[in-house]
Formats: sequence, structure tokens, C-alpha cells
Amino acid sequence: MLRREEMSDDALAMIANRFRVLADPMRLKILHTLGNAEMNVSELVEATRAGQANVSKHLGLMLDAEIVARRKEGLNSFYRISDESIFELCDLVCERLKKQFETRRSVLE
Amino acid sequence: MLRREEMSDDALAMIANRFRVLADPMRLKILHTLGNAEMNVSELVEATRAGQANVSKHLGLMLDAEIVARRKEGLNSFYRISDESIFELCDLVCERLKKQFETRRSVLE
DNA sequence: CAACTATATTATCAAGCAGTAATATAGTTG
DNA sequence: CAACTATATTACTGCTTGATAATATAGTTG
Repeated sequence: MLRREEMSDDALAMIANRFRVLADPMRLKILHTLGNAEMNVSELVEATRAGQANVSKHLGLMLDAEIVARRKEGLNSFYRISDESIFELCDLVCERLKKQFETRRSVLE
Repeated sequence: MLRREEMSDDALAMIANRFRVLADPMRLKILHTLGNAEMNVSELVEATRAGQANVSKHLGLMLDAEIVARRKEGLNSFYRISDESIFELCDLVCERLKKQFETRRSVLE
């Protein structure tokens, strides 16, 4: 796709934007925590040991990006992953990082 | 991976860092331009219509991240993609973005 | 070696963003 | 309805980073 077709600047900006959402350790931590189950904000605050405002802001950002979905129930907001493809993205990155470390290590031997 | 195993903060930081490299339209443009062929800096400057210092800095960043590789020949530096997995990443993001737009569009009908 | 060329680096500025405290909103319970 | 609770928003601060101009580095050519 990126390699074969022409890419408009707008398309590039949208793709970059999506990567930007994933380019933050705290958001990845939230996503990782959310991986298995729907959770409310308080649970996420406890699990990540971050401030409530901070967690809410990250969740809002990811909600806008449609990476998570929200279900409101009384005072609580329950969040869940709505874009499962992020796990594929993370897996790809992980594999690649492992390969790089492997290469570097073998260079030293 | 991200979903199943425990993730250290260091691991999350490394993954986030990799996404950060891809979270910039100009870098994506350079990667896209480099997609098919090895090119030197001048060619990339012309193709992207960006400043020379800017292109060099982005290339340096991606070289450090081992996303591109460099071959020096006389005055020229030739760059090429060294991490093909970035195209898979971009493809995944593209597909997902298309789905989102499709969903939004159908909501309006 | 002097002039030239390609690339890299540095300094600087402006913009964007993560974290936090304070406050607002809105639902709940006595 | 008053006190309480969960979440969202706002204002602010410090840090990071992208773009650019200026300069440095290093190879080339006459």
C-alpha cells in the first residue's frame, strides 16, 4: 500500500496521527490493561498507578481515535478495546525489536 | 503479546518509541519515497520538497532506529529501507482507517 | 590547495503534548 | 435537596520535537 500506491499528504497525516496515538507508554499500558476485559476508569487508574485526570485524558484521546469504546452506566464509564488491530501492530513491533536486539548481540560475539 | 504477557514499563517505552518514529508525516513520506529504490539525500530532498537539513535529520533518526540503512559513496549517502515490517504496519493502519470511514459514512445514510 | 558539492550537525524558535491540580458535570444516596 | 462519588474538562507548566538557518565536515575537481 504505502509502497505501491501514491500517497497524498492527507493520507500520510492520518496514518502518522494513528501512530502518534500509540506512541505513548501510558496509553500502551492502558491498552495492555484493557486487553482482556472491559474496565471502568477507577480500575484503570489503580492498575496503571497514574492520576485520574491523566487516565481520563488518554482515554478520551483513544476514544476519539476509535481505538477504545465507552459504555456509560450510572456514574461509571466502562472502556474496552474497539480496534483489535492495535495488538497486531504491537506484535509486529515487538518481533522487530527482538530481531534487532538479537542482531546487535550477535555482533558483539 | 501485548494482550497476553505481562509488559514491563521498559518494554512499553521501547514499543512507544518505535511508534513515535512512524508518527510523523514527513518521515512516512520519506519511507514511502524510499519504498522501491535506494536514493541519496538530494533525490529525497527533491522528491519530498523539504529542506535538506530537515531530510537529513529525519534520516538520521530513522537510521538510529534501524528503519533505514545507509551506504556512503563519495560525497553521497544512499539510503534504503532496512525494516520492511513498517509497510505491514502502515497497511494495517490504512485498512483500519478505511473501515472507520466506511462505518462513519454508513451511519450517515 | 582552493573552490565546490553533498551531507551532517548545531543552535534556535515555535508548536504540541504529557502530567497535574483545580474545577465542572452528572449521577447516586441518605 | 445536600453530601457524596465517578468521570470529564480546563488551565497551566515543563519538556520534547519539527523546521530552518547557519555552520561544520568531508569528499571531489580543477
